[in-house]
Order: sequence, then structure tokens, then C-alpha cells
Amino acid sequence: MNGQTRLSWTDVRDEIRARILSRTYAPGDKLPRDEDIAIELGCARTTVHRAMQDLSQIGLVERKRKGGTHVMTDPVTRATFDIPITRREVEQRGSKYGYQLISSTLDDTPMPVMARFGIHKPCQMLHVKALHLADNRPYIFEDRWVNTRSTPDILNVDLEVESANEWLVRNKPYSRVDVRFYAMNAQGESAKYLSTTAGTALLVIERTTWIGQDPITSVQAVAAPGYQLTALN
Amino acid sequence: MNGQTRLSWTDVRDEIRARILSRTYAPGDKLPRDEDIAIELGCARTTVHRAMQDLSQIGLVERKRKGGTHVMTDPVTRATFDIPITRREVEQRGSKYGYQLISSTLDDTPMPVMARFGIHKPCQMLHVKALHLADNRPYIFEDRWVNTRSTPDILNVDLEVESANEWLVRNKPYSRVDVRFYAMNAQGESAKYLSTTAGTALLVIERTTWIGQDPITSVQAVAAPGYQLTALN
DNA sequence: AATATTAATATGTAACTACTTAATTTTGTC
DNA sequence: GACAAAATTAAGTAGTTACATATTAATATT
Repeated sequence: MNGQTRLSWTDVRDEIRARILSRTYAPGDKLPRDEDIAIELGCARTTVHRAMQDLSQIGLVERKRKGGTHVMTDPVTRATFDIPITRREVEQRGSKYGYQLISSTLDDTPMPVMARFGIHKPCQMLHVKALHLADNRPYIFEDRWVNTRSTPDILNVDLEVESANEWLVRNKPYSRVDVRFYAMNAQGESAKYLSTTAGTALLVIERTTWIGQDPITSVQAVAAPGYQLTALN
Repeated sequence: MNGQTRLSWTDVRDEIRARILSRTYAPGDKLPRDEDIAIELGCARTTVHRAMQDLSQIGLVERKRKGGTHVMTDPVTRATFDIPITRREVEQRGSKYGYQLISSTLDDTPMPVMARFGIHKPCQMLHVKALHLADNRPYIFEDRWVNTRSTPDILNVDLEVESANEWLVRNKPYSRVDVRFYAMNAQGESAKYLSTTAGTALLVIERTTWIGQDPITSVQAVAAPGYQLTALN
């Protein structure tokens, strides 16, 4: 902030953000031009530009060519979550990771799964059910469908040893992913494998991935009771 | 991609990402130096640098000074969610927004709420319960605590007319937010106001905000049955 | 051989220049 | 006055130069 060392773009970002928080620039307001801010703060326009790009990505301001920069009227809360492979998630909690294959069969994809993939023709896929454990206690029950057309190699993997989760993440990069969270009552298999009573509210993390247009896999990861997803920062 | 127009940093980013997806650069691999990539692609180092920064933020690569750039070994799925004010969320779904204040009282903060704020001394806060509706049907039941020390103005707001959600977002910017998602069984008030039977699994979005060190507010937003959170992209 | 010093290296950052692009405002024409 | 063309504006982008900084590797010192 003092004149000793010159301003970095993060300094400029923090300064502008502080002004927005203190309502020097109020919601809906138009900010000065990048160049004027640069002159005021004593830095180059590129530095202000870099700062503004960040604020724009965070969703604090909106920028338009010629239109200038405006403070967003209704700021949205933007939350980012990292979903690592389950092994790492467990290990990062300081717990011992365990894994157990429940079943692996070739089945016709049911309608809801076809809907997730956005496909209309029924086809066979590998249907894998597995349980991830933390300190020998159930952690996540996963119900996964793998497209054997796009990922034939999965058939040669010994899923008793390596989880489909891990193998896919390491060997099958995707270009698009759909992630959604919702709540579900424990029932049948989810209750059984997560050692809970039917009816317990469980958090579900559903992920579907594609490479180009081709579906790869879709998982329903049902977390054990009490599981919380926490945003970064 | 052709030589006609020069490469933008997003072009470079996409090219590098494509190489990572196609395993030209496999997980764990060290990428060439920025400068060499720049020479290869025929652009400036700064352009490659900007691309790499983005890939690093996405979580696809890891960069270290002198150490160079490495492809992440276990790529994490990074999901970003926008949580707008509830009115806008409802309106964006094309539904009619409704709002109903249930109660607004000054209460002693219970332990779990103190824990969320990270404070140890008990104190009084404004305790607001409200219901958000979409097309006259319950949409989100919110149970909120507002720190009257940091936000005394809330006491002058007519919460029958304007929701605390909206007033706070518009009038009380925060510098830090904690967001977490979990599942909860409907019971008591949540069941009653969301017009569902006790036991139904419900998704809860919990948000706590601070300005500097001062707690502002903490909400438990309990969504109606069937609610799904979908990541951007 | 163990440790401290120095050199080399790749990324990080900022300034300046030059040009592009989208959008708005002004001007000109009918 | 309505509409089209031109000028203006502010952000977007890329290149170049210069230097900072963290980390590793090489070298010298004990």
C-alpha cells in the first residue's frame, strides 16, 4: 500500500474490492476507466486490467467494451468445490482408506441413467457398485455406469483391486463434466452398505462425464450420514 | 489454430489442455518451459504464462518456480456453483417468486450457531425464519441468525416486506464466506413449512459470512424435496 | 562427508507499446 | 425526424523488455 514497492495486480484487486465492500463503488455504479484507476494508484493499465479480470471472474464486477466496468447489482455467492478421488479425500482426513467391490455386471442402462448421459437409445453398459471406507467404516457408496463403447479398457481392469473411480480418473480424462448435489433417503442397498437405517437423509454427489460427445461414465456417490461438502476458502 | 491470426492466450490454453486430455502430456509429466512452448507455438512467453495461470487455477497443472509445470497426477473435479439471492433463482426458473416472514426475534445464539461463527461468548442475535416460494409452493425455508452488533441496521428493516436474504446481499457485503452442503431429514418446522412429511431427505445450504473478523450472518437454507444444485458449465 | 555459498534456472510480475474489437455517440444525409 | 455512416471510446489482447523470486544444482569450504 505504501510507495516503497510497486503495486501488484493482486494489490490493485484487493484495493478495488475494498472499495466495493466499503461502497465507495456501490452496486450498479460505474467504475472509473482502467486507465484513470491506473493513474490514481500509480500503476500501469495492464495491472488494473489483470485485477479487473479477476474481479470479473469472481462475479463482483461486470465489464463491457466501451460500456466500462460496473459493480454487479445482485452479487452472487460463488462457491467452488474440489472433488478428489475418494481415496485421497479419505487420506486427507487422516483416515485409513478401504475399498470393496460389490458388483460389476453388464446391464441395460435404465431410463434415468440414459437421461443423465443425454442419450436416447438403450444400450448395455458396465454397472459397478462399490463401497469406499474410512477407518473401516462406510464412507461413500457408489453406483456407477461406464460406457464400454467409449471405454472398453475398463473391462480388463480388476475392479476388486482398483476402484473404477480411481482407474477412470487416472486413465480417462474427460472434456465435460456435469456435477450435481441432492439429498436422498437411504433405502435398500444404500442403507445396507452405508450401515444406516432406511430413511436417513444422505447427500448424493452425481457426476457424469463425456469426452467430446461420447459419454464416459455416470456415478451416483451416496455419502454416509453426516457427510458435509465444504467450499474452498 | 492456423497461422492467419495470432494465438490468443485462450487458444494456447485450449491447445495445452487438449494435449493433456490426449495424454501427449500425461499425468505427472513435466511440461516444457513456458518459453519453449511459446517458441513452438509461435507466440510470446507472456501468452503462454497467462494460459498456464488459467490451467493452474482450474487445477489441471501445478506450477512451481524453477520446478516447472507438471500435469496434476490425480486431477480433481472442480465444480463451481453460483448461489444467487433466492428471488432471482426462482425468477430465473421462470417461476413466480413469493416470500413469507415466519418469525423475527432476538434470541441467545445456540452453541451450533456460535460454532459456525467461530465465537465463544454467547450473545443475542436476530433470529429470522422465513419461507421463499416458487409459484406459491414452498421452495426454501431459511433459518437465519444476524449479528446485530455488526449489522444494527437490520433492526430497522421491515422483514415482512423485504427478505433478510435480499437486504443483506444488497446492503451488507462480506469479505469471507463459508458455504457447505449437507442432507437433513425433514422434521418439525422444516417439514411443516416445506409441506412435506417428517423424514423426507432435504438438501441444506449453509452459509456464514464475516466482514473482516466480525460475523455478519449465518443461514441454514433448507430446500424443498427434489431440489438439486447444479454446477456451472 | 557434511555443510555453506554461489550460480543457474523457470516461473512470477510489471511497465510500456501497439494494435484490435465492440459498443456508443456524434455527425451527416435523406 | 429517421436512419445510416463515421468517429470515439474503453476494454481486450499480444509483444517486448526488464527485473524479482523461489528452488534446484553446482561448487567451494570446513
